[in-house]
Amino acid sequence: MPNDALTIHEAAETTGWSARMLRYIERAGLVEPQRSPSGYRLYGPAELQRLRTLRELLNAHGIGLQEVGFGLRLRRERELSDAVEAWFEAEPQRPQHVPAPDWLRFEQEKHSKLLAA
Amino acid sequence: MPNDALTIHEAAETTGWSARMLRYIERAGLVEPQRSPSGYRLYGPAELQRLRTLRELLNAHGIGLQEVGFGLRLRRERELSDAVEAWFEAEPQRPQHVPAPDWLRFEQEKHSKLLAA
DNA sequence: ACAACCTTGACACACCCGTGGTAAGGTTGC
DNA sequence: GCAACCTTACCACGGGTGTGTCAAGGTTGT
Repeated sequence: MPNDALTIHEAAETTGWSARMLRYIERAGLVEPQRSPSGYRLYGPAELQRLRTLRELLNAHGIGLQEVGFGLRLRRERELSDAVEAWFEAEPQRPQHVPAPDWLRFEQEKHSKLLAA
Repeated sequence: MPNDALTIHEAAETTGWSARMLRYIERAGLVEPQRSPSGYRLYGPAELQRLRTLRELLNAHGIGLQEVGFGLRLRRERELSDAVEAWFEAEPQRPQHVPAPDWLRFEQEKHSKLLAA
């Protein structure tokens, strides 16, 4: 068993995630640890750091794993990012006053509720 | 009442969305029609085209309104897109074989279920 | 003034997300 | 060989998403 790699429960303890969530995060393609010959997950220093910064990323901007997963798709599927970009590019660009960005709260309030718990 | 602008039910009929969904899409900040002096939504040609291409965007890539809404946040909140980008940039870049992108199906299958209905 | 629109707000419902748990079975260390 | 890990695969459950519908009230055209 390699020395500088932690098992899932050890990694869970030092990162603050639960073992359950580490498997979920892996399934979402966000942090994929290597495996031992028998299939055990092995979290190295790089993965541990990534898990900690992931937690900060979510908290700092009120987003969820799903959003980061979508960011991953955007960066790996050129066709998708082009299509999304093209749709926004065609935005009516109405130079309206835009008094207060109300839709911002709409996108964020769901996660702020989660954080409150 | 302006001539080249449709009311919400007319817009719904020509775009295939329901009136309910047009309000929902507006709340998400994706297509925001102008308003008549009395508060009625007025959908011009630009908004109608945007609604149609939005439908295509969702169907073509198996994404939802939430994902497009996140794309909107990414393009409007520089701090957010920088943070997400930075997180991905630190990716372990393990030049592993990567046989088949299995996580791709994970992100898409939820929406493909929706499409099947 | 009345019918036929529009508005916001609320209730409802199925399904997905984030999370925990548990069961059945393979690995590892002593 | 047994305790203590690990694996995948399920069930559960509160809250969010995407959608419909309904109520109460304002606008508009005739």
